[in-house]
Amino acid sequence: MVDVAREAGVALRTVSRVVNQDSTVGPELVQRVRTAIAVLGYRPDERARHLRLGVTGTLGAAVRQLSHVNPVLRAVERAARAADLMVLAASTEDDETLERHVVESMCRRRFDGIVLEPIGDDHGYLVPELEAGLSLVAVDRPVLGLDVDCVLSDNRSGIETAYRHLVRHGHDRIAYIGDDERIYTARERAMAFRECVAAHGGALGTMLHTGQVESGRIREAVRAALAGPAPATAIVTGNAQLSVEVLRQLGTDAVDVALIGFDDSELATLLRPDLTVIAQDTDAIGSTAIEMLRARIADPATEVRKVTVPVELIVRGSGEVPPAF
Amino acid sequence: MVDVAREAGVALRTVSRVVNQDSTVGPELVQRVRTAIAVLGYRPDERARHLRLGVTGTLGAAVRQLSHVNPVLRAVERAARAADLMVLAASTEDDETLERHVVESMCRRRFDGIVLEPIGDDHGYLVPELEAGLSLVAVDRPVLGLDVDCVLSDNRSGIETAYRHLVRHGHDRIAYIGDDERIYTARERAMAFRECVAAHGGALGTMLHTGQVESGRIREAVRAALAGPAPATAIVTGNAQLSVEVLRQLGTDAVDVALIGFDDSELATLLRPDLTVIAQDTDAIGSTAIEMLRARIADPATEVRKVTVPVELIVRGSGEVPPAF
DNA sequence: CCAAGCTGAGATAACGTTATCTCGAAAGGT
DNA sequence: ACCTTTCGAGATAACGTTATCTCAGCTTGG
Repeated sequence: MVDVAREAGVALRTVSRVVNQDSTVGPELVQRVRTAIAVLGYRPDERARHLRLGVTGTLGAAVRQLSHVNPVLRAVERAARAADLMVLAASTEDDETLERHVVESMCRRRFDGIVLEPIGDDHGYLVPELEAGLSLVAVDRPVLGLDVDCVLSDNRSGIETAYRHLVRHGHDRIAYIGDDERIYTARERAMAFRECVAAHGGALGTMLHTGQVESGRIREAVRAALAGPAPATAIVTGNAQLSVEVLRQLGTDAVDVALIGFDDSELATLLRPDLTVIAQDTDAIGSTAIEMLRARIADPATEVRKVTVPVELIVRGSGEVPPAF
Repeated sequence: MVDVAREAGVALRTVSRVVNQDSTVGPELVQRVRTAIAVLGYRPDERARHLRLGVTGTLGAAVRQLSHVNPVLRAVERAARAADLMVLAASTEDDETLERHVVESMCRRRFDGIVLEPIGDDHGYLVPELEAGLSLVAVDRPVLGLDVDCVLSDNRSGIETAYRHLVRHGHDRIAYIGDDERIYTARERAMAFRECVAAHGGALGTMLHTGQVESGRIREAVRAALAGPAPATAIVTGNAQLSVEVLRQLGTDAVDVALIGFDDSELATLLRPDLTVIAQDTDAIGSTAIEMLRARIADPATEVRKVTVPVELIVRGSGEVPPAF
């Protein structure tokens, strides 16, 4: 910049004015500075700019896996772009250590705010950051033990809706195959399922299977649910990946068992019959997250909000299969 | 930092030394500084650090869609992490204007290097950045018209392999359904297919369909390929999304037509028969990209390299269906 | 004709780091 | 006892911006 000023024969400050389109610079000087910039190939340095300004115009997104389907992240990017904020994202790989590493990096880079899909139960490392003024919003899962803005799906009512839907279609023995209950959403959904069974006066028996998503385990779970004298006539799956795995295990039996999957996905309409799902409102989650983050950045004293976004049952056929006796 | 120095009763430089674990600080002072840091809640500011240091230890990744399956991006993150570099990613949404916006933002932020999935044919905006010392590596597609490092899959031999495989299984009338040929990879694959047909002395006729991925178009393409007096007995699809769409359109006929898809995907083994695919070596692409980027950052004068990574035929059943006459 | 206001542009001081240089004191060798 | 080395720690000057203050040169109104 100092070179540009010398080349154009103006003061440093004037170059800055031209770069920032300040109107108080005469047209002749603007031209001189412009050509000097072109001649010298000057590129402004945002690091210095952000340092001086205090803000970076950047939001961080720390998500499980960048390279996985994540409609919430897409909505977050869109909403941020509409607000003229840049989103820079990194993966946490569902690893607590890596999450901490990523979030702390973003803090040290003084991102204006962070959208986080939190992992695990211990987020103590966030306390000093929050005290130092970090604006943070958790999506999909809450930050346990800390009073932090968050946007969640209504997992429980999703499960209840699915359960009621199956009951209404005549099912009585409904199984649930879910993810590891150490994960918040998996825990919520499994608990909701237990309550549904209890409310209908049923016994769980072999009707609930949770744990890591792994082919062998899913195979056993499906087999257990469908075996015995009182086999399940319907299955609810805990997330999109599990729907796929369960379908894989069901094979050609898929048409005889009613199935409702948690999470909509592209392949829901690939199968016969098409998959009935509990769909999350990912656009609402993403845009709400950005809206809340912006509010907190604008005024760090804003009251903490915990928003629950409704889910929707999408009827496509697999959930309307009648019970086979 | 200056407050920490005052609190601890030491010089500014000494705080810096403690933060950077410089060994030339006495244990007593280290302790004093540590407690001062804790008391004041001091958080180091990477913006200033990077400004002073010159480098940022950060790579940018500008990809089509963060929130889509992208195994190359995952490999890029892994490889960068192994080299102690942080990757921050943003979506270009397959939009040239947005790509430019994203890349220029990363340049102004002085990222040490950028991994780019380039869009379109005009990357003139990159010229001044490259002259100013930007380290860039293109993945999946080349930067047309510019001499820039890139890592590509061997699209042509992938198509050739698929074609030969089908011929070897007795197929004679093989159709290709591909993506919009304005996209580099789609163009390469379609051209390779045309050459395969020519080399086998066949006529294209209704055997090649390219264009945007859209259900109606795919339906027409599938119908056209399978209609007439000499219908196709085998189909090659141009990418994973097209494999899904084509399968959706084939419906229950899927078992009668041989099918080889470009790109492996999770659902390849969900179907009956499992999908035979041309798989890209995404791990190799990602780690090679990082390796090349690191080499260029270390020495900007490194000769430009264009690497082509082999693809692999994975036989699963759908590509071995014999022709139906 | 002069004080007051406006306008365009320069000088200077931050923003929060780290590299370089300097210096005093302690330690070691002849 | 004196010179040299080593070591710990401070002062100062960058890195590349922008905000604030200043000032010269015009208008403009009474």
